[in-house]
This record gives sequence, structure tokens and C-alpha cells, in this order.
Amino acid sequence: MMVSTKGRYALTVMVDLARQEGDGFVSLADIADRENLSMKYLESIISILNKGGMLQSLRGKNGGYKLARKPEEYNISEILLLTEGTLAPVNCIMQDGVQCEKAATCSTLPLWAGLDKVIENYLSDITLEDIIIGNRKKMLGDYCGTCGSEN
Amino acid sequence: MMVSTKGRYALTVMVDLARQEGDGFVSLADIADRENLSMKYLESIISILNKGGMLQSLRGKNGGYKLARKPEEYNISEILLLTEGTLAPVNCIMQDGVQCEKAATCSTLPLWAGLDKVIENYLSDITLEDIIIGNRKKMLGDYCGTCGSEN
DNA sequence: TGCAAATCCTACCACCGAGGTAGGATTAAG
DNA sequence: CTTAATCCTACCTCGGTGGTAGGATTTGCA
Repeated sequence: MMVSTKGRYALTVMVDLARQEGDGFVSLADIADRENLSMKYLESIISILNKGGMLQSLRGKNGGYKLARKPEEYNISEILLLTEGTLAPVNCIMQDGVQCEKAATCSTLPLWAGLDKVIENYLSDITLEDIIIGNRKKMLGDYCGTCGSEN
Repeated sequence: MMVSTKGRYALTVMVDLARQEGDGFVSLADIADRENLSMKYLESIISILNKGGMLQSLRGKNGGYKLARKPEEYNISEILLLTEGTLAPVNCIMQDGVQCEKAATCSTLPLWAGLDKVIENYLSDITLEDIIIGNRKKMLGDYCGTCGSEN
């Protein structure tokens, strides 16, 4: 499993907040209730999002969270990268360049590097807005990174 | 991490065997020595490959393993799927159709399903032969599942 | 002024899979 | 009948996942 509940719930929270856009600050209790998730666990996850600059927060009564930018300005890759730490499919691939000592002669490395690239390309092309409007063409359609998407 | 050492080593073993094609049965000790991996651990991994019909084995002296088919007849997806059990990037995606009870109303499901598809498409298009000959174009080139690859 | 509602912060914990190791039983060549 | 190989079962350690607990702090409002 590449993406744990942490990343999945983080995305769920972001999508929920994107849906409430314009309603001011939304409390975590509301989000947890709507999404039927543990508020305590969500607390630790939303803290990462907040510290990572993804959100604006307001403490005290009537406080809560809201998106720092517009939904179309978030891509899924950055949300998952922040919460998961890495999206690399294998631990011999690091985000800041490869560091395995056998890298120079490893015949399987290009495969893993290519897989990493494919995943990154896919996730960085999809925004929160795409998820809200249900842009199934982009998500489920025949994905093609470089050619014009006419299907 | 989507692919553990089990899957990675399995692929390493398959590539090693593909390189020794035509040399008859190759002992696990030889493979472990060449790849500098624990023979004992490799034993449990190669057992999965063998039971899954990926290999032919011969017990006793001068025994060992060899590929059951030609290198170009294995795609990477089936090797990893056999050893890892699943390649799904999240645990709400199962190989035999989705089973999460919220699936019908889940707005993030198409994203995960699409990611799963992109990964599967990439890995099932690459063969053992591609790895041996170092087909970097296919592995690292701008991947495009549906259009002709002219880059 | 004080209560209530909210974020923020630090600990803690159980469980399970990853990544092996150990030791022997079985098979087959010579 | 020895040796070299696969095959099989059991076991172990460690760290990450997926939370929970309890309180400190901040702010709005009556």
C-alpha cells in the first residue's frame, strides 16, 4: 500500500473543505462528523496540512479551518507528499535523487524510476477541483501524459 | 512504499534467471551470491515464484531453477502481483473490484481507481526482456498508454 | 468576567507486516 | 552413500500504522 489512511484522510479533509469554500472557517468536529472519521485522529492529520501551509486556521470559539488557496490551485501530489512524506513506490527511490549505492549498475532501477514518474505525473495533474466536479475523464480516462487528451 | 523487498527481490531473481537463460538449471546459491542477497530469504521468495508457475525447478544435486517461459513473455505486473499479493496504491481498492461500502458515494474513489489503472498499465507493458536490454525509452520515456510511442 | 467552543500540543499504546533467521526433511546425481 | 540442492515449518525483532488520552491555550459571546 503506497498511500496510508493518513494521506487518504488528508485528501478527504481537503475535499470536504473545498466543498465548504466561502462558508468561512469550518470546525474539525463538523468535518469529522460529515466524513464519519475519528476527530482525534483527524486532528493530527489536519495539523500537518496546516503547518504545511495548505490551510488557514482560527483558534477559539467559531474557529476552524479553511483552504489557503482555491481548490483548482491544489494538486493531489502535493497534498499526499506532505502527509505521506514520500510517494516513491520502492524505498530505493528517493524524492531528492537516487541514493542506493548500487544505482549505477542496477538494471531494475529504470523501471522503478519510471513507475515513480508515472505516479507523480498522474497525481500532479489532478486538482481538488477535479475531484469535486467529478472529472472522471481525467481520473479514469486513458491517461496520456504528453499527447493532447481528446478521449 | 508500494513494493516491498519481497517484490523487488523477486524481480531481481527473475532478471537474473533471464540473463542465465539457456544455461539449464541455476542454483539459488549462485543467484544469491551474484545478487548479494540472503539465500535464506530468497528461498521463501523463489518458492512463491515457483508455486505460481513462473519457474521450473529441479531438486537434488545439480538442481536449481529456470524460467518457465521466455523473458519477453513475462510482464512485470504479474511478477509483482504474485509476490506482493496486490499492487493497489490504497486499501480501498481491491483487484477483484472495489469493496468499500462507501464506494457508491465516495468522491475520491475515481482518483484511486485511476491511479491503480495507471500503475497497472505501466507495469503490464514492460517485460523481463525490456529490463535486460535496458529499454529506457519504455521505462523512463514519456509514458503514454494509448497513443503510438514515437518519442 | 466567565463559560463554552474551538485549535494546539505531547504522550502513549496495540497490533501487524516487513524482513529476515534457523533447522531440518526430502530428493537426486555421481 | 555422500553431497548438493530444493522444500517446508517455525520463529523472531523492529518500526510504522492507526489510532487514543488528556490537557493547555485561544477566542467569541452573554
